[in-house]
Amino acid sequence: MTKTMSRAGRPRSFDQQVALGDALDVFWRKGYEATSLDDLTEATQLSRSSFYAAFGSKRELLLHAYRRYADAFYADMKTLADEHEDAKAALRAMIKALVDARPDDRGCFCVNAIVELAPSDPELAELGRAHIQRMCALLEELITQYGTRRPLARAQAATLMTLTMGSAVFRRALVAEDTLKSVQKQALGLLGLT
Amino acid sequence: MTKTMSRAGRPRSFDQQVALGDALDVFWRKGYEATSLDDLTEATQLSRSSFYAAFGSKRELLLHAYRRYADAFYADMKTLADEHEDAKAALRAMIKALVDARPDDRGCFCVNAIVELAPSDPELAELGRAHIQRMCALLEELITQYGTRRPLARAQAATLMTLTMGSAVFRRALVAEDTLKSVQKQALGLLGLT
DNA sequence: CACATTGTGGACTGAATGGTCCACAATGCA
DNA sequence: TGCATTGTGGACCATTCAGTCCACAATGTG
Repeated sequence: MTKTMSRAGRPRSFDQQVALGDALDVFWRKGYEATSLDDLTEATQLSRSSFYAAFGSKRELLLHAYRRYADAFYADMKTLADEHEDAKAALRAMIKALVDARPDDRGCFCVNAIVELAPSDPELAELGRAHIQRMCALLEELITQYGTRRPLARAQAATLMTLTMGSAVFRRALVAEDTLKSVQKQALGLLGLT
Repeated sequence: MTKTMSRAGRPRSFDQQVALGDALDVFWRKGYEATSLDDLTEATQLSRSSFYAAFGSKRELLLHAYRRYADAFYADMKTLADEHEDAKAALRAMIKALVDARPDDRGCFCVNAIVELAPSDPELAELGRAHIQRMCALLEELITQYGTRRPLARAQAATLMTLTMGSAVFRRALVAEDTLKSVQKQALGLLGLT
């Protein structure tokens, strides 16, 4: 159909992945609605035309950003799981990573996006559920690896995920860091990891 | 300073509390930024002038709504606590109420507001922390009433609160209801309430 | 060098935003 | 009844919004 020969044209003056990262950062801090196109073009250093050529629209960009964040998050956890031989050690490391995080008010990008947009954007809601489910599955698998039976492991994984998202809300409100630490300890106790 | 005599004037044609409730409902469903003044005047049936006379501004209205919701929430939990002689029974009822809720995508108004606005509105963030703290204190007190020692009770209360807020995120994304049920069971187990 | 092709700056647009203002309505009191 | 006072409808305002458009820039190819 399309001509395949003779492509040329002016080269891009920016790295799309870098720009996506910059945009993600703005959405993460300010939320979707509160982020204006001027915010985005300033953060990415793109002109409006380049911006729309690269990302289509504000909403599409958010979906790109969501996928990018969620995939990176999952990949990090999977790496953490693979690095440890012992499933218990892996879970300890993951709980530490999940609940620790940076003590700023950014929280978790997924949580922020879901809370702000899920009811009005079914596509994003679906991405959210998919991410939650795959995280739960990863946790569940790990938990079974040291003898916990399937239905209990599933419940524990869901609980761990719930704690993670709740902690993200706590962090968004800058609740005292000690509180998060004690929740973390309780999470370890719940799984029988002393 | 001000004249105290002779007040009269046209009477209000609406109930401020009802209007506040209607506005709260819109904020709850759509979030703050996505709610326009037209949305609010339509939901409350107020003209713009009455709206501003009654509530000052969109942001002030949100703060009113937040206080109203948080106070009602706390009052409900306290009632639930007082109704039961047995602290364990009270906690069981509270966990049921906290995690059950309606199976729609509204989530928890406090969680929604904190996640969307806390970083950009320190006053609301403070309201959020205060609400969390008083809820935790209530839970902690109940937990100590059947013999759990103070530092542990505090950690358990914080964990319960974290689970509650995480569940609200789950609900916002319409995660399967069974998942919430199993999290609820885990919460009971955590407190040793079989 | 000429041309096709792709990228870019920034002016521009119509719609929607939160908020103001004022003429008029409805009350109590003298 | 007339006046002071408070409430209300809705026109109006400046600003900001997401998105479009086009003249021009920068490349590869012939």
